[in-house]
Amino acid sequence: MNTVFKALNDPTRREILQLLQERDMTAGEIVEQFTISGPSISHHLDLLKQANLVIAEKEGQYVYYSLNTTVVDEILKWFMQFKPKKK
Amino acid sequence: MNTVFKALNDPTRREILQLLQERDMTAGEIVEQFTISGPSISHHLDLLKQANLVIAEKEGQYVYYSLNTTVVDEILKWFMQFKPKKK
DNA sequence: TTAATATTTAGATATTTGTCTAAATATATA
DNA sequence: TATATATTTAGACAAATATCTAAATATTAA
Repeated sequence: MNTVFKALNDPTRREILQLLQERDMTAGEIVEQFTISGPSISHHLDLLKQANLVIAEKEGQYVYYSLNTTVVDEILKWFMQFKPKKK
Repeated sequence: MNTVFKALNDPTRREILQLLQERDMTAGEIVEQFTISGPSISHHLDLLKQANLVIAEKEGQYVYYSLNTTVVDEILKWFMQFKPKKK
């Protein structure tokens, strides 16, 4: 959970997740969506990868990033503990 | 969402939320559950308050903290956007 | 093989964050 | 009123973080 919350605690990284929710993208395509440098985005992608929120797959000289939706369920489960008990 | 994720990005603060899920507690009672100093806990409580995750109510010389569960729904909704679309 | 393109790694730097102690504030009690 | 208790505020400091530029690595194309 620690790496997940760390990864989510940045607006750029949350935007990246939202982009990938639409479609898979290469690192370069993601960089184009922002004004910050390539290396910075690369670092953000690394943190998202560490948190298992995204998956990276190399295809030739490109690296395709996609959302790893299975982790979302874990997060949802974590938050459900705070939903007030029924009745 | 920014303040929420900031607040959640710390193990102590997440533990505080879990404690408050059990029952409301005074600042002092919360401090007792940890080895870190009172002022540090007070700071954590402030961040949780800023994120609307907890509510503080003064009663005499004590301050009672309780979970604000309404925000949980907002967070859950935010995460639902990443659930893969049906079909 | 050489040059171009895509991406990551390394290292530097300014900002943010978590923690502490000391002091301030507020309330209750003797 | 003076003292004790509960909590927060202020200020300092070390560690973590987001960003940058320059360099390294990998792949494709000429």
